[in-house]
Amino acid sequence: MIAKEAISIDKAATALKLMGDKTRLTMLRILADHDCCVCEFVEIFDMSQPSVSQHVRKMKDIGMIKEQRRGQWIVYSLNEAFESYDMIQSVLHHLPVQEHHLEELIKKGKRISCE
Amino acid sequence: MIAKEAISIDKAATALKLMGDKTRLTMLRILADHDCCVCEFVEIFDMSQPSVSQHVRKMKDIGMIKEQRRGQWIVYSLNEAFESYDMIQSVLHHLPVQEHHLEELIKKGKRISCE
DNA sequence: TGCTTATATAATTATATGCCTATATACTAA
DNA sequence: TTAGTATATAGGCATATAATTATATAAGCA
Repeated sequence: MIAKEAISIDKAATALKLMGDKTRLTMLRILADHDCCVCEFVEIFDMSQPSVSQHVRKMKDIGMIKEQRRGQWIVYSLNEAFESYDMIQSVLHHLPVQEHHLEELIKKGKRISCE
Repeated sequence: MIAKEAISIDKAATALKLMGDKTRLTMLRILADHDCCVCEFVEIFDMSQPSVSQHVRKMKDIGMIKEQRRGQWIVYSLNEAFESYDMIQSVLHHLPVQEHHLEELIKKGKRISCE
């Protein structure tokens, strides 16, 4: 740790557990670069809307991501105020960018959020 | 990522899932500074020996930690050759040191491994 | 050899997880 | 208000997880 407070093992474990799922980890890696709404994740993961919603909810419940309603859509983004934010970022920086998912989304005309 | 290969989302998720357990995460934080054997973890976590063994086994199975027999004991340590080693290290550096567990162990005369 | 200690494995049980379908809620626009 | 789209929630089911107890394996030593 360089010039930062260590977070508790408990809080870190809670965050890491959520990150230990392939779908959520990919969502987080995408959110590191782009805000997204649920319907975009549904497209990307080819998964039912309730399944996506539940993944998103778990991350929102512990404060890992935050939501912002934009008209009909609810746009999700990483929560920089989350206590484990720095740890999450350092993990995400070890992972490959997921731009192909965004490009695919745009190609299909399904991209919603604008940043 | 600075001058390193990104690891796959899949492999990262597998590692993070194991790290998402409080007991294993604490073990890893300890192993970041000290090699340990199973019987030391049993002391530290006040948990049955088979439970400790199973946690250790899961981490060993994916290559996250490695073992080395030393007489009667099997000493475990972080595996620097593990593909997600750098990611793991950056996570562990966000966590508080666990020296108190080692000190407690020494105080009880239960410290085994010597480094 | 036989006893002790350390560790691993097997079987069981309770709980957690992740997916689905069905349904409810909330906003937009006609 | 009514229809359409986006999202959330509830309930069910199959699988995964983490703990336990009982037992097996392996090394050290008398």
